Amino acid sequence: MVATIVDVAHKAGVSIATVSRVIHGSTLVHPTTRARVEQAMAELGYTPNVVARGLVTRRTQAIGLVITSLADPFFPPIVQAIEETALDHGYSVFLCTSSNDPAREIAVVRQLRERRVDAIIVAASRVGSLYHAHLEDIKVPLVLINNEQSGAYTYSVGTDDVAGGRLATNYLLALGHRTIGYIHGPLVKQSTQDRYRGYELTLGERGMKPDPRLVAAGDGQAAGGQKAMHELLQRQPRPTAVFCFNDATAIGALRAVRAAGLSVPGDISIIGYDDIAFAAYTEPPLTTVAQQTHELGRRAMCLVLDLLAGKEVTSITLLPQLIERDSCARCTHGE
Amino acid sequence: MVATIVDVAHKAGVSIATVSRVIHGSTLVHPTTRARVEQAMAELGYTPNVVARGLVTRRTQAIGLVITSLADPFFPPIVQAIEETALDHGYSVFLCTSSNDPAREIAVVRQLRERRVDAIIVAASRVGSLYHAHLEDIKVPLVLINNEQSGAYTYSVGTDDVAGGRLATNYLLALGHRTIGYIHGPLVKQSTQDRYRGYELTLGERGMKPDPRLVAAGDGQAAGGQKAMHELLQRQPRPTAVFCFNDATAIGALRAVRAAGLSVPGDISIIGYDDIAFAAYTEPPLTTVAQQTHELGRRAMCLVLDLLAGKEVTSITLLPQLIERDSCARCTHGE
DNA sequence: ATGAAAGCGCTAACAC
DNA sequence: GTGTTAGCGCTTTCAT
Repeated sequence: MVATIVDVAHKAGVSIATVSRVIHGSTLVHPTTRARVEQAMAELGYTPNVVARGLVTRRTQAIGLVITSLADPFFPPIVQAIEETALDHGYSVFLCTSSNDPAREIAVVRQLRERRVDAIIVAASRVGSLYHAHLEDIKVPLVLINNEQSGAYTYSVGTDDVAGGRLATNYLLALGHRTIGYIHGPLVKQSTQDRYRGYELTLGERGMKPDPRLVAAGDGQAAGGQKAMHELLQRQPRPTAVFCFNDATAIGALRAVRAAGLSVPGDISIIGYDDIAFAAYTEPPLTTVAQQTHELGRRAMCLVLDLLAGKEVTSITLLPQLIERDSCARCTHGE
Repeated sequence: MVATIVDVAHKAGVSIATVSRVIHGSTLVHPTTRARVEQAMAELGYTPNVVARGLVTRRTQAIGLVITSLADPFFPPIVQAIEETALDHGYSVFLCTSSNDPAREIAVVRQLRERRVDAIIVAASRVGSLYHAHLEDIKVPLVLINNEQSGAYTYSVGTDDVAGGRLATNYLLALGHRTIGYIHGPLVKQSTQDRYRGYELTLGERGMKPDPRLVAAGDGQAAGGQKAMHELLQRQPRPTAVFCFNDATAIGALRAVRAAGLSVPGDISIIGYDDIAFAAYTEPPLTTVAQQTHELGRRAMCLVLDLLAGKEVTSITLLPQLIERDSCARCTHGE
């Protein structure tokens, strides 16, 4: 049997209230008594039961973190950052994956409600609103990552994807490219629309506009990127550079270009988005628009902490950054 | 304020015991009463408080999962599988990352103790024993993944790495290679020793033995693999094939070969280990020894479930499997 | 500086 | 079938 506060109190010859006080470092306890209690705790190998504590304080010191899937390389750094920050502040995190499966999403929400988590962070862009609706009555703070839903109890931290789209497009433009394609991610995602919007806006500033023949549909994964690039390669005009929704898409695109016997960046430049861990190891290493993933997670958790501390907080937007590697080169085709 | 069992009882005009019975689907409650209670729960938006429940049942229905880091692509699939299996059985998982930092490891153990998790799964190969020692007095089942520590309260599930080493070596041998190198992972890991052992044993069966000049030290990451391969390339004899501790190492090796102006698999064959998600997308796609990562996680969680159900269980060893892609070819150098 | 006592929301005997 | 009641381990007034 695990030792309880009563055991400690008994052994130290004090009341449980006193033990509780030393646990919390209260100053109004005699040094001698404190020492006695601490020794008793040590001898008993006592560890406070935070479950019991949570029952009375109505704070579980735990948060729920729901993501779509850890298989998407974009999430691990975020999860890691959240966990680190949480641990540093005495919070634990329940990890939940929804797999974009409605049944699981429901199960996850129920689970988190039952556990009375102090807050929830959702990094599964599809439906932050679902969580919001299901959690409204329980009034737990909800922080969304890369999914701007607004409303009471909802805050978010995300990347400025329009700026990201601009960054990529401007870079390609500066390299002399004028026939620039875009491969979309899942169209339901706000992020692919925003990145496209940045591309469109930047082109517009040069008096150009997206050519539908240069835009293809991907799925946010390598397979979709490969297929989309394959299509783009047979279109007229053929793009000299392609901006991909994300790195996975770019990796697929890289493969399609190779399959066509063409080279990157010799024949065609490719730029990705996210800067996942593997981006530095593709062939050629992928030039990409980096999201500050670790920071995204850290800030989300900090937001939660502030919210829980009753502070005023506002949603946060982080700026993406261009990472130059070797998949883009100056355009050599005459204009 | 969130509704409690008392509110429901009050609203339905029954005692809390009856409400508790319908929550648990007890049969000895009148259909009419049940309906009334269920309606009250629905109207109140009532959700049982599992924290309170855990206090009395002494089962939190939560487990702790500790891994070194999510940055290592080997872990995500395992974590995902554990989470899925846990959710399916009504368990929640606290994710903890240790980052191989002793201070954090201590913090993690303390946190898990305080939370009174029902069991702990450790997938951070370095020191399962640490957890064991720190958790001994609390008597919580400990399941290790890919780390064979034995002793009371300790069970494990892992991959037969000696078999994996054999698989890789036999494959290379069958391709006609006779000058086969090995790039180690962190030497403190049992897994790199085991994989090497499989390599050694298989060579031995052909009357051969590892040539120290063909063995280099890596660090389990791309950087180390690149450096190691770079060294190997200038050794005499130069290997015609190299077995790498893991895929990350192989990816680095791939890069070193390219940097030397050589080709894979034309000049040198490379085989990895793990079959991480990215292995299919390297250039060329990586031939590798796959670990059943998802299964590793699922089985670990099942072991926990069985343990908690009081069943007899034994440790589990899974067999690796060869995944042929394009980084290995028949040896063309005369013997 | 310390103790007594009232819960937190729930389960599980035990009565009826 | 349903209700009463005694805790689970802890925090937190309120006394002293």
